[in-house]
Amino acid sequence: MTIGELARRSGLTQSRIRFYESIGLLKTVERRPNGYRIYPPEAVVLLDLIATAQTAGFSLDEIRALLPGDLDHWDHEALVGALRRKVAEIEALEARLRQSKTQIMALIGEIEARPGDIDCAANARRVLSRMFDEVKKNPTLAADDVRRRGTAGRRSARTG
Amino acid sequence: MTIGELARRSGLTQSRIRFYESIGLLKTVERRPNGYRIYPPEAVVLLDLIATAQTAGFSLDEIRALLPGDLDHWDHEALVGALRRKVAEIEALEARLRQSKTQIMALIGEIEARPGDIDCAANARRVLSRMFDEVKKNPTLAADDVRRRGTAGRRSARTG
DNA sequence: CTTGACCCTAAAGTTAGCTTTAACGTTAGG
DNA sequence: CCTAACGTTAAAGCTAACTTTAGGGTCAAG
Repeated sequence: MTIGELARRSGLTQSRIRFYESIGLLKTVERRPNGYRIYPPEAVVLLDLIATAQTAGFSLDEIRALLPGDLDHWDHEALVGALRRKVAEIEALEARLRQSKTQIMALIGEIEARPGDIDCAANARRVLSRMFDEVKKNPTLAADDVRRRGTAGRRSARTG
Repeated sequence: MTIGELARRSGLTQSRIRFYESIGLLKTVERRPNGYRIYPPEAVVLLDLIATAQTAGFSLDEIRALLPGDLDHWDHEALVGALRRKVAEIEALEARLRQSKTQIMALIGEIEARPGDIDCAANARRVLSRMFDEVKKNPTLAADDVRRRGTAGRRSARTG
């Protein structure tokens, strides 16, 4: 099948498929005499697999390291090891998110539990000082993870 | 104080402080006749605050939108609203991570629960097909979040 | 008067994972 | 023969949050 058809069937863009080939994630495919790429049906499975692995949190580098040349011959050891490490990573991230959440909620509490009068400046200082106290007890927070990600991933565009 | 001293006291690099000024996150500060920036002591608090907010998952754009011109005069409404939205974001991310984790663990189970004989190819196909079944029931996974983040953030370098 | 520690700016580089652009060849249909 | 829809490439652009580089001024000590 052509790259356009593969794109349609896999849900990935053509540019993305070519990009994967360019970084060596996909091996170079056969060409028709005119230069057009021709893909075997298994390519759909492979692309689905890659997309799925990404969804599970694997980088393209990690995926490349785990993908066997032949889809039927996996390195079970390496694969299961990588999966376990990924679970551990996710758990670490979960812990950090719990921390962040707890602290933000505590901060909301601080702000809302201000004295009845509107002593804004004093309240600000009080809240700030408590914030730093809390955070400095716990310098190993999430950060980069909560940020950046517009709720929808980049997995959306489809060229024709 | 000079930018070098501010850097030392806040734990941020000089380049980062200048960068924050360049994007309008910090307002332009006073200069000595020779062009050197001079910062008031409160600058340390402000930078700590920014770093803390980042740690909690706020982007620089979000922080800029929330920071009052005067540290003593916050827009409580906007601030609490943003904090609540951030908590919601974190919870959404937590849900997706739980999903990913569950699926990876299921996958590990699939791989390890293969028939006693070493029918590798058949097992591969079986595992792959189950994977796609699971994932396609649930197309709204994490992904971009688990990935990219080398366990330690970029918050580490210190220039002199 | 030189050395070293400090400061300045503008611009380019980094990372990941793509997309977009530009410029061009191919193919099927009317 | 023209047009629309496909395919090709290399290279540049995008995002966020910085860092690095290049080139140059300032300042205190010895």
